[in-house]
Formats: sequence, C-alpha cells, structure tokens
Amino acid sequence: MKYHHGNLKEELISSACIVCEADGHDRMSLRSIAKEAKVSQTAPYRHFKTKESLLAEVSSRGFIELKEILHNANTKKTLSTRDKFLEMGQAYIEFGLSKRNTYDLMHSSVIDKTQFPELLNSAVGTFEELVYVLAELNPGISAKDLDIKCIHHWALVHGLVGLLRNENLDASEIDTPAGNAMGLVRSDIKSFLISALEV
Amino acid sequence: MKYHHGNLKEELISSACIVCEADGHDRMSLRSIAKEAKVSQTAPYRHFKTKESLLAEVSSRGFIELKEILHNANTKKTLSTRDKFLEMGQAYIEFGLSKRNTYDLMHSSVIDKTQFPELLNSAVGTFEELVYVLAELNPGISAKDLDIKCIHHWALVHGLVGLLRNENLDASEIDTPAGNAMGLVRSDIKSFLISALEV
DNA sequence: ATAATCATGTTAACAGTGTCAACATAGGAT
DNA sequence: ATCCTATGTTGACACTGTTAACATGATTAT
Repeated sequence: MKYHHGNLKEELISSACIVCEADGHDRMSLRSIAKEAKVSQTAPYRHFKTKESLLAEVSSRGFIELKEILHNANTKKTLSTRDKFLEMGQAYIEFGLSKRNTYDLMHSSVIDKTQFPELLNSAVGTFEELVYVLAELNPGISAKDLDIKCIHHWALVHGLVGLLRNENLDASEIDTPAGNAMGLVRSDIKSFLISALEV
Repeated sequence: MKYHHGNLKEELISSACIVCEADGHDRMSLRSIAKEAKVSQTAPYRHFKTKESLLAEVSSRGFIELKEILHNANTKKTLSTRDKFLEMGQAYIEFGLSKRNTYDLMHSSVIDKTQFPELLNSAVGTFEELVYVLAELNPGISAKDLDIKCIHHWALVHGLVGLLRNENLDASEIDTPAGNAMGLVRSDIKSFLISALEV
C-alpha cells in the first residue's frame, strides 16, 4: 500500500471518460471517481484545478477520438471523394448517437472552451477534417465559400444529432408528426444525408 | 404577512425563467428562487415534485415562446412565402442566440421529455410551424418528403445555433479557420441561410 | 549519505445543494 | 362549528465542489 498512486492523473481522466459516458457529466461527481481510484476525495485537486478542468480533458479526448473517426472515414481508399464525404457524415452522426453523453459534454456550456486552449485545439482540429474533404469535393472554390460550406454541413450533422439525441420525440409513446419524421430519418441516415447534402 | 402566498406556483415559474436565462439552468438552485419568492426552501415542493419538473415548465414556456416567434415570422403578410421561410430561419437563430441559456435548457438532456407530456407537446408544436411553411413552399410534395425536409431545415438552424452558441470559436483570441468561418457566418446570417437553404 | 525541496497524498471543515418527514396554518366544504 | 385539504414551515439527511492545514515520500543539492 503505497502512499503515492503513481499514475493518478491518467486514471482519473480515463475513469471520468467512462463515468461521463455512462451517467452524463452532470451526474458525475469528483468524489465518486476519486473513490473509484481508491484515493481521497481531494486528491484530484493535485491534478485538476477544478472539476471543470477535468471535464475539459474528457471533452478534449472526445474531440480527438471524433477527429480520428472522421479521418478514418476520409481515408478509405476504395471510396470516391463523394462517398468518403458521406461516410464522414454518417460516422459523425453515429459518434453523436453512440457516445451520447460524451457528445453532450463536448458541446455543453459548462465548459468555457476559451479557458482551455488544448480543448479549443482539439475542437478546431475536428473541423479541419471536414475542410479537407470539402476542398477536394469542390475544386476551385474560394476560401470564404469553402468555410461557409463547412459550417453549413457541420451545422447540418450537428443539428441532426441534436434532434435525434435530445428530443427523442420518436422514442415517445405519443404519436406526433415530428416524432414520425424523426424515426424515418433515423432509420435511414444515409438516404437522409444524400438528400440533405445534395451531393 | 400572510401564511399563504396565493400565487406561488406562477411566481416560481416566472422567477425560474428569469434565473435560468440569466445564470443557466445548472447554476439555478431551487433554494435561491424560493428565497427570491420570500418563501421557505421547501415550499416549491408543494407545486413541483422535483427540480426537474420546474425546469420542464420553464422549457415548455421556451418552446411556446419560440413557436409564437416563428408564427409571427410566418404571418408577415407583406412577405412572399420564401421570405417568410427565411424570416423564420433568422428568427429561430436569433432566439437561440439571445435566449441562450433557455435554448440550452430546451435541448438539455437533464429533462426527460417523455416524462413531461406537456413539454413534449410544446416541443412538437414548434415543429409544426415549420411544416406549414414548407408545405406551402413545396406544393405537391409527399408527406414523407415533407417530413424529411422539415428535419433537414430544422437540423440546419438548430445545428447552426449550437455551433454559434457553444463553440464560441470566433470569440476566442486564437485565430483558427473554424473561428473565422464562424465569425463570417454570424455577421451575415441571412446570406448564409440563403446559400444553405438553397431557396 | 544526509538534508532540503517539492510534488502528491490525507483529513477536517465549510457552504451549498436536492429532497424528505413531521408539523403548522388557513380557507373552503360539510 | 368542524373537518379536510392545500399550502406553507422547520429540521434533518446525504451529497456536492472546494479550501486549508498537515503528512508522506521521491528527487535533488550539498
């Protein structure tokens, strides 16, 4: 039984990643993850100034993972540029739906990104992956138009994730137009992307 | 000094609406709004089973207000259908940006909409306003295609609000492609909508 | 090797939270 | 006039993030 843990910071982060995804960042307590690491409840404060800064780390890793996922979709050599683009869209949405709570944290306002430069970099890095493929898909496009196209498509998939994730109108017992439409889209995301992205 | 307040429920809700928008729903405490109403800290429990159910009420009112705003945009008689549609998009985005924290709550996962039928109705009602204008704009469209178009455009504006609201990449001191693009779009939302909605 | 330094751990405490049980009051129905 | 019920209060519980004060042990300088 050693007094010093040796690898506490890393363990706290990975533990926080798991708990965040399992319970949601608002239901995660510093004390519980400290307990899980068999360490006193204030030990995390030797490595993180606040709870928010630990969450920033979790968020940052989420963006990095998402970037990798997008990058993988964008480097499937057998696919055409157009299909790589579609693949990225699908991959993005799948990430948002499967890593529900992590995605939530990544876009939550509890973390002020401007106060965590590393997190900001991770978030921006994810965006870049989209820039690459759209540039390839639109040769000769102006930088400004390219940027706007990026925002356009990012907003679309991000918004769709938000609707599918949070509203869960289609999961409700109540039969509503919005709910039915949501279920329709969810059941065939690729078709939706093709029609919406008009590529 | 009367023992019974008389209008506590209503006062709690409107107070909660104000505090939520001012501080964010996660920084709002039941106790503080009880104090504001000059009532004991457990008095709210006579009117709301949990804090979540009070927040559900706040969220519901947000959706109702948003629906009204969209309805107003959609009934400006001097405008063409296309312009009404654009107006709605702008109004939606402006609501999301100006009522930042309320919008946050409305799409937050802290409230399980399926457990609050009234809230679900409000949320769905907002969607309907979009259905009307898109049906008018696309005569002869099939019900299914109409639904999908709705999701498409809803996702787009919702996603854009999310990006502009939460990432605040353009507000950061750091100069990034994503941040610059974001600033570009923010400075002229109408142009963005025209190009993105392709109407 | 010994001593000093410093990162990293612990314990105790504070103020704040949502929530519940038990009790108090008042106004309307019988 | 009496009872019931809605609505209020007090006190308490278990939990939270966070800080201050102290303990330990590894690294580094002498």
